Amino acid sequence: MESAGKRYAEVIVPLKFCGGVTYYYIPDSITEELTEGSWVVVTMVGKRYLALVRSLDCALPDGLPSGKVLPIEKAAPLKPLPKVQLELWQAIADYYLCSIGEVFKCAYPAAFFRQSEKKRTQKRERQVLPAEEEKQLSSDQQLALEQIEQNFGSGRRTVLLDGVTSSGKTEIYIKLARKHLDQGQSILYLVPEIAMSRQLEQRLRRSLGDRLLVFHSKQTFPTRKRVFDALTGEGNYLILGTRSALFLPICNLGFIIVDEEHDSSYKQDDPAPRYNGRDVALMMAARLSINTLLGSATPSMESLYNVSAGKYAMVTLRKKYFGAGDAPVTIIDMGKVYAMHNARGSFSMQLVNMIDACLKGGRQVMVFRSRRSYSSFLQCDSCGDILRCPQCNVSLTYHKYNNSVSCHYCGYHAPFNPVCGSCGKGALTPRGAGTEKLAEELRDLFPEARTDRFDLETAASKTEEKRILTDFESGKTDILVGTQMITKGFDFENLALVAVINADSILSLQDFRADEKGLQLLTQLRGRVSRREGTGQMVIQTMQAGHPVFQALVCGDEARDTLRNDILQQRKLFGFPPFVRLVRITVKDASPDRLRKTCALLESALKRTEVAGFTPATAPAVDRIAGMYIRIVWVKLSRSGRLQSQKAALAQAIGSAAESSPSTDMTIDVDPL
DNA sequence: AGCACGCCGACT
DNA sequence: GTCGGCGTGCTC
Repeated sequence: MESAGKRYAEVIVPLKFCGGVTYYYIPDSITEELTEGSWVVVTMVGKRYLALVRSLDCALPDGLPSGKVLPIEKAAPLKPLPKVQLELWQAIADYYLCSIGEVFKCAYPAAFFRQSEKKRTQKRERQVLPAEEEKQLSSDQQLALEQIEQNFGSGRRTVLLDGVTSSGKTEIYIKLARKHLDQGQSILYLVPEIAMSRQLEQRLRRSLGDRLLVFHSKQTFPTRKRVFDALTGEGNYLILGTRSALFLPICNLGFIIVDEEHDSSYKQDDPAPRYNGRDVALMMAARLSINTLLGSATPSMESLYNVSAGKYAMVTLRKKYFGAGDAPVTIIDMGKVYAMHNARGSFSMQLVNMIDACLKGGRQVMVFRSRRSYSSFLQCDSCGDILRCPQCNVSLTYHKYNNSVSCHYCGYHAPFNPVCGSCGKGALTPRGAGTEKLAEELRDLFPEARTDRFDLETAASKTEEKRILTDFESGKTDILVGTQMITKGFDFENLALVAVINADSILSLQDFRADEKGLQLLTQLRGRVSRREGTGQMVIQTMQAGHPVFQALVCGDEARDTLRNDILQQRKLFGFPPFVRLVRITVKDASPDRLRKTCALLESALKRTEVAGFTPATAPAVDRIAGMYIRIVWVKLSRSGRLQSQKAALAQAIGSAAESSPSTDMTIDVDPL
């Protein structure tokens, strides 16, 4: 009887059901309180969810009888989400081929709003750390700042700041941010991983005091909620955060900084939305017609392409702030070294001597290896069999410190049994030195030096992680061996030498981006050395001494620019990003038979769509993880075509294949890294 | 995504 | 004869 007069609301819930979009009717009692973007409490199968009103007074979709529609329980006492956020979420869902419900869940996980158990004891007054005099910019920095502002002033909305490590990009960011703050606007300052750069936080705190808000996914939910609350009040802030900060309800955003724009941590791998924080920042900026500054010492090919295509302006900062040049790089040809028996274990004598000289001079050394553990595989000395993970198609690694074997993919681990399980005769021998082995070798080579190790294993606990870093910072440790974790954002003044062991493994990735990533990694590593003293150096041990990536490091800016161009030309020639758009479809199933069938189904569905091309389902390098068999289908979308219609067609094809094989797991990754 | 319902194998 | 495995179906 009353259904004729009912008003319905389209509501976004953090569920996969119906793509997260459902319908409720609006009880008369709260009809005044609701607008688009209002937070509401709704019930779904007896469970209550905090949800968002996307639109009011909408018609119910076909197939949803009004009798099934429940009421919105109540309006939640939160300020409505800015309209631009809802639009951005939809744009993310469209671009990354996921549902808006998934975006919502990612932006505001259920725990975000859960009331914390204990009331916080009296809000601690933050000590405001007197506002520090801002540093005087060097003439190079001043020039870069002027160029950036000139570009923004002339309507160029995105500027790529290509500035070498420790050239002082941060001061430029602060100057620009300060200007917007003074105009009453907020600034979003994105970094790939905040946990790594407490130094940056301290610096910004000194200069901005309580106008700085920090937001990242390693904070507790109550802490994040306080940032959320601050933003719904009056006032404007600089928000320093990781990609998830893009979803905050910032109402007067005036400028976005994306630092280390090339960094792969901007990309969310799993779960959906598999978005790139840098690219979403640009989507956001476009929507708000505000400027974005992308900063990096090693810009991504995508950004360099956008510069050459005239979409971005580029400003370069080639001089280091303290005047030091880039640390010189020495390439050691390990082929020759081994031929001349001129090595001690994993280290060439040349490197041993260099390390020795450093230590004698009271300086510190960092040794990089892209693989943790003691040995990357165990091989039988009788039958040659390699010990494999029972659940994955990978070899097991050996860890000497606890005499165990483990799988780095599924987490399987077991005590080490040195007898070969295959022939029962031979002994399993550790092969392929990882960080643990390197640390052991270094302790033997330099018994009087203190050697420590920094990787996922040793830094498992937060306290251990901190201890290792403080010890190295304070000089308690002389040599630090580590994985990728040592490449980021640390500033060790006494570090004089960075050595890369088995650099080949960095470039042998099965990835068309291997050279780009390798150059980035090595450049970042080089930036760790002696930022002030100007006496540091880098050593690369490799079997491919002539490789263009290593040569580019040795030969300086011009060689590096040539390499960048060469990489771009190759990408163009072979049809890789940034010249085409890639979509990766990952298909997983516990049954290889069912997997094959689903892949065939997917391929025939793709054949019927208008995408530029796709590869047949192929096995990735590791084609079985945790008992699940894996296949990959690569789809190429042409840049010229109407991207959105190509994607819609693609989504439909994938959706139909997924629907007819519900027990197969299928994930879509747009612009994978 | 959850959660309930429901139909076949290993235990008391 | 019961407990529990997870396949299938439903939620506005």
